[in-house]
Amino acid sequence: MNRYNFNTIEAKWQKYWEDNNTFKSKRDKNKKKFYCLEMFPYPSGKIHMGHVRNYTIGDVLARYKLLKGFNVLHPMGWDSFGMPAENAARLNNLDPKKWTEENITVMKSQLKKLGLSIDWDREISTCSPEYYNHQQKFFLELYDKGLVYRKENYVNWDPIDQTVLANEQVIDGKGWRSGAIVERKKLNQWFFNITKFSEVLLEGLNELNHWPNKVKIMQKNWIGKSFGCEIDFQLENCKEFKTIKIFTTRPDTLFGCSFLALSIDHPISKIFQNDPKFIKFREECTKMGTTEEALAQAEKLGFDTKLFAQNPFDEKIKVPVFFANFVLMDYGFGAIFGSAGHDQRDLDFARKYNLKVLPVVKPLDQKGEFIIKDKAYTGPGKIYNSKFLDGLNAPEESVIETIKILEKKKIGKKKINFRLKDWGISRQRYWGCPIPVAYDENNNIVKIPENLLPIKLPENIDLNTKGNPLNHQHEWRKIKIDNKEYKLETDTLDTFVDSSWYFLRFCSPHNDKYGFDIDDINYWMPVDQYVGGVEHAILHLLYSRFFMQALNYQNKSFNITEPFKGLFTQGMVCHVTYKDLENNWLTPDEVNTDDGKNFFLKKNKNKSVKVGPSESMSKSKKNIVDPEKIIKNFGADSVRLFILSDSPPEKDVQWSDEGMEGSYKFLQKLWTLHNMFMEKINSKENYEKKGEQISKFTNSLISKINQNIENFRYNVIVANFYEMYNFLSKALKEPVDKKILILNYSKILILLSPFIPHFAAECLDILKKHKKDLNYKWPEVEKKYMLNEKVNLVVQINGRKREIFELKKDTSEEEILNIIKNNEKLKSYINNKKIIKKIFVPNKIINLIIK
RNA sequence: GGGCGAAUGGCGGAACUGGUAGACGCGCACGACUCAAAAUCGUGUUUCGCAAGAAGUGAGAGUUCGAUUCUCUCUUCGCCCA
Repeated sequence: MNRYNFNTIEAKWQKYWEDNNTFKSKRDKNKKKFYCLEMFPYPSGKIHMGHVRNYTIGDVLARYKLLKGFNVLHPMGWDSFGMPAENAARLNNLDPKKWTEENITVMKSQLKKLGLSIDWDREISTCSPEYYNHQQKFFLELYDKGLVYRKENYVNWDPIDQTVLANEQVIDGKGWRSGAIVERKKLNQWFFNITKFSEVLLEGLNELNHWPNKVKIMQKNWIGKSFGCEIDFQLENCKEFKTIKIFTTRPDTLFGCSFLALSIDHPISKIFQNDPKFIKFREECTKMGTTEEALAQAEKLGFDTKLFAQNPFDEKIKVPVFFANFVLMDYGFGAIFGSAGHDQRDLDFARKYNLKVLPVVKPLDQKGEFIIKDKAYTGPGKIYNSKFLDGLNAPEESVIETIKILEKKKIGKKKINFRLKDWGISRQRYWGCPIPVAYDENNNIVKIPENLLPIKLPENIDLNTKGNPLNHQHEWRKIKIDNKEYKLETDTLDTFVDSSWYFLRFCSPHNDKYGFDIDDINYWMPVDQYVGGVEHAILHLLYSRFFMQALNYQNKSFNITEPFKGLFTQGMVCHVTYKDLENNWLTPDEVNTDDGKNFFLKKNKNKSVKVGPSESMSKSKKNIVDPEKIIKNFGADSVRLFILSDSPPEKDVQWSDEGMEGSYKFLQKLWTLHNMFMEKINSKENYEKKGEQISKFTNSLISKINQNIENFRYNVIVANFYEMYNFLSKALKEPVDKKILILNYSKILILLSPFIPHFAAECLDILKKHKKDLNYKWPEVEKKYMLNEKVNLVVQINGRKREIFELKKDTSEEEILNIIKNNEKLKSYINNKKIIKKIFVPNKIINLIIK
């Protein structure tokens, strides 16, 4: 028996698909579209198993939709700006552009070997001027709409990389790449006004019915809408400032106010700018970074201003005013009041500085005196110790009532606050999209006129300079606008900007006038199914949603606001980790075992190896398996099958060599099965009308796969395929009608083709010789084969399964009771006992309760 | 600390709206083929028990004729936020 030669067959079909433009997509108003998109890769060098999983999941869906008759858009591109290129180039004295382009070439050929149904004519790369040209235009468009601005702002500064870090790039107060302790620095930065859309972005989540709930909750928390109010506190002993405006979500605890806490950047800090103690305090705060996490973990520190403020509800009550390290200038007004009894952080602070703690919310079940020790009470209760607020139900009623009173007394106002901050898009880096503005000698901003766009990055420059290499490109920075000389901006755009609209570009990748064509967008958008890692749950997905809002803003021809209708977040690919006795990480290739229990070095059997837990594949832990090698050894179809088979796609999957080999063997078995089919089909004998059970099986298989494929239950579908093999390898030993055989086999091959496309294409091609009118559409379930005339009926006695009968469908209760009465085994259970209750579910179960 | 989610054999995992728990795969065991091994094929594989049978889906309770599925409490783990 010949073996399945994946090498020649996979190459053959990949060439066929390419030569025939099989996956080229064209706008066609008469066809229903399906836009299937996977998160595009960063061209870091080679593809990894995570890519294989991501793109296989998407490809199954894209191929399935194609077979269902949809006009499928399934593009691929490169998120090709970013730090790694700059770092690699700096290290090896290369040009980032060249490094990136070489990686793209390698990775593209690797992706092609996976047999993905991608329309490569739509390939884009964000680092090409053809792409970022339009991004610069968008930037200016948003600038004109007032959605871009420049301001001085505190940033997370990485002193080693000499760059600004986003909050999520700061891990434990250190730069995610350099590991340097992050500093707080004031810099002029460009911002997108994402907060203008806080409410819209929050509301929009409600429409996203095909997004994982988890992701929606994450975005909701990130936007962080809080309902509260602003309150003015009168200052007592201060000449320069009369009042302090604070934001609070718990105005109802105002009588329990222990102190006011201000951000070190609060305007009042000017009074203390020459106070050495304050300067020292500010330095300490500056060191700890600006992340919320850093703030929460740091010890609560305060600086006593010796100023006092009056409680707005009772001016006789005076509270001290502190600067505190846990208050941020960009939250509310950079000032809060400390409600020590009912907020843990405030309580900790009050205890530390010996401030008065007055509880004002009493738990409902509390009898007698309520004492706060070292735990703040944040639960519901009744307001007390609060004069005219006493008796209100906290927090719902009391918050609303208090705001009403504050508004009436004109000392406060209802206010909604968002946690979301404007998106800082400036990066002090070379390898990014240049920001298309320039400055005159007085630092006034001018936009670059359209005829001078794109502002291209200079090439072949020295990257081994401190800070942003573009700062040293004096010639490049000179630009003449209307015969006047200006200096170009040297900040480049955050790479998240690149990925915030690439899904639009895929719709019109060759439009050189604008980033997209409106008719293309109206046809293809939104993305019907987006597939990617959950690590982009917040930023990339939120920024993309913002970008749609921003482009839509003041625009009447463009009505799609949510870019991704469906979202699927796949799990990671994991592998156990290995270490030698000196704690050096080892790659799986370096390790061997005889019994699966004891591991040792391949090179030296006497050196044993420690096996660690299974973790997400990463270069640093060396627990990686190279897809290229695996494809070479087992073929693309086998890898695709394995990566889908072992776990539900949304969960992490454990890489296992045995599993991989299992999938490879299964493909060989399917080939054997194929040969069995062909032998039968080619044989001279025929058995008219025999083999109806095959039709029944095929139809139930179609039905099962239909139920599973739209919910990404691909691992179950692979199991269904194994069942199919087990069934058919037996069924084919019986006499069958060739017509039935050919028809069913062709359907089965179509079912297989989204998963193992090369194999299925080859087999279909062979089968086609016997059936000229072979239907290449996804098969329909034929109801007549789904009508089961027999069912398994479970007999329970006192709720325990005792017997299963195979019965005609719709057998009546009486008939079944008769059968039970005559069944020896069941009789012995019922003997001498009374049936006090019967539960009968037709075609499923009968349960007899006896006593 | 808050939010979300998960827990099923030796392992990965199935089980539609509450109705046969453990599909399917891996691993393992035994057998066939072979001088032998690999490959392949066959049989078995939740636990206890020779068997009949009993127990059994992280722990404990509840609802129900019946709970992996619904409710409550707890434990452990994961992710996100703090």
